[in-house]
Amino acid sequence: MNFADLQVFKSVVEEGGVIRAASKLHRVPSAVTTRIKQLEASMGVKLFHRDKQRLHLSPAGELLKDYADRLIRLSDEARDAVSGTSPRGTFRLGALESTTASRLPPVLAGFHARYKDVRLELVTGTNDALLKQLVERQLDAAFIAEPPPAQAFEHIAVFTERLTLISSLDHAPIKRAGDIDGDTIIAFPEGCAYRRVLQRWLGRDSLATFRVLELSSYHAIVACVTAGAGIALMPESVLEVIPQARVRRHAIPKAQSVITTPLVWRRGEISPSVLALRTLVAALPKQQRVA
Amino acid sequence: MNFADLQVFKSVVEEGGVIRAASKLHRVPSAVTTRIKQLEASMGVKLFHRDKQRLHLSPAGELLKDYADRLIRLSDEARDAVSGTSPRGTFRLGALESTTASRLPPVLAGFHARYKDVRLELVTGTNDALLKQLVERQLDAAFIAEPPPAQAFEHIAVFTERLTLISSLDHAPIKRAGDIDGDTIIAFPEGCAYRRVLQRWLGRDSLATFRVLELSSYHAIVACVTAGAGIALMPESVLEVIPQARVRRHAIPKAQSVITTPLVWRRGEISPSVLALRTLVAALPKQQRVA
DNA sequence: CTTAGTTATTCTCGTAAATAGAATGGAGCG
DNA sequence: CGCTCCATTCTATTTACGAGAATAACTAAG
Repeated sequence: MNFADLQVFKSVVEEGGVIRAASKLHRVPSAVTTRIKQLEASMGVKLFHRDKQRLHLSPAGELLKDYADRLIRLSDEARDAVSGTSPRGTFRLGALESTTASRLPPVLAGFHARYKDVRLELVTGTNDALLKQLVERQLDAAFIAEPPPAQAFEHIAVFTERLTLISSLDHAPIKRAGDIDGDTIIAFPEGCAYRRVLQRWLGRDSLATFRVLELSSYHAIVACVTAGAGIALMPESVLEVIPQARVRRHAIPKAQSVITTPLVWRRGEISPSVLALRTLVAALPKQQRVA
Repeated sequence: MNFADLQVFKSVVEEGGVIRAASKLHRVPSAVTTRIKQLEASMGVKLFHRDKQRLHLSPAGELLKDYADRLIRLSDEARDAVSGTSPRGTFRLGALESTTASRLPPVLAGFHARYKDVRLELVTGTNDALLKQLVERQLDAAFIAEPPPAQAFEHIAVFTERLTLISSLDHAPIKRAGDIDGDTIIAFPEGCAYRRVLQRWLGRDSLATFRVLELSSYHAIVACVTAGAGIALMPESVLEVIPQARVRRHAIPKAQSVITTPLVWRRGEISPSVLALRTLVAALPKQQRVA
């Protein structure tokens, strides 16, 4: 059984004869007969009764007619779905915890409203973890913290973040790296790009000489900083969505503090969903893109 | 797009590679590659991303995988349905008014209970009308009143009817054809086999010299006979299902009065439904088959 | 009754499509 | 570096398909 045979069979039934079906299909009658005979042989059932040089649908033929219609309709639908460029299916998107908390909600709401045939799966993780999942094809795209290696990825800059150092309200002003001597560093686990920014500002290869408290939630970090447990570096946009944060902010130089959040995907594998998201975020007004 | 291509595609996805798919399908890897490439070309979309000599499903491929599964499942279902011999679909059955009234109800109930996938359409009509519809394939089978022409039909005897002449209760006994002189004949319209039986008993080619009242319902005929409007010939089994009938019965010779009702179908075109019905009625207990 | 016009089918033949088999070129591993 | 595994390309052979002519069976009109 194949679609060509079913199409021929369907035409014979609908046109009511081999010759009419043949002319409709731009075939010669003998070709149509051969196709029907082969279909009958492959099914092991006579699809038509031959009587006085006329064809009449047999009960088995009537049954097959229904299935032929359904199969042809479904295959057309498959064609449309697959060759169509409008987003559908599952879209696996990765994002940093910070981006998820501050920037993403309105973007995802807009995407979801516009592309109802897409099932959106959002995965949060650190910069490095997301990149790893991207290469392993567990993600279609991700919002991360640094421009990725150009040979394997493509990206567009989307958000601009301003990182700021925060401490408890009663902490002394912090101007230089030396001012935080003795403080505990509160940060995301290894793999977080913001943590590397902090290392660079401190002029260190690692945070080994500091006491470090690793937390996986900005709410937890802010709560600990407020309580005087230590200091942390985070995007100001995140602080804005935690209104209960009662912390003191300490500016660090723009060279380190200004970060762009790119949307990243595997080179040459941009899917309709990613394309749609890219278009959508590129059209975002400035106040939704920079702090 | 055809089923072979979809099957190959499905195997590549499920087996996770061209070589494994090829060995499963008893094909050579190059054949599989060619098939996939052609499928991609016909769809106008890349189904896989090629990366480091490995294949990974693209979003379009994931979509097609779903459709391929559904299409293959549906085609298997079609195969089962069509090549299967258990009754399904529509079963168009014809029967005489008399058979429908007296014998058929329990038979049809049994058939319906047993073959739930069959939509039963019952058409009533005279012997000749049913035979005509059978020839024209508007019916799959029919219960009629006479054995049909053997070159075009097959049949089995199912019911045995005893025809009886009925009149009003105050009518004089009827022994011979001569006794009904002056009475109106009440009968079904032309085409009814019972009417021809009456003609034979009367020894006539037609009923032209009698006054004839043509009715299309046994209830109407019985009512008119009861009222003394005339006499009629009908199966005793029909009288039994009209308990309110207050008529006098007059026996006629068995040679004319005993009628067998065959189930008839077109020669060589017995469908699963007809086969099932034939088996069912052949197994009927005697009291449901003879008066 | 014959003839012209249907119908589906069978047959042969050339072409198009699919497969097999060998060869090629990366990529990963010890 | 050699070995293995992978997908792919190329070419020859086999297979499948459709065209076209011829046939057989039937219908309707002259």
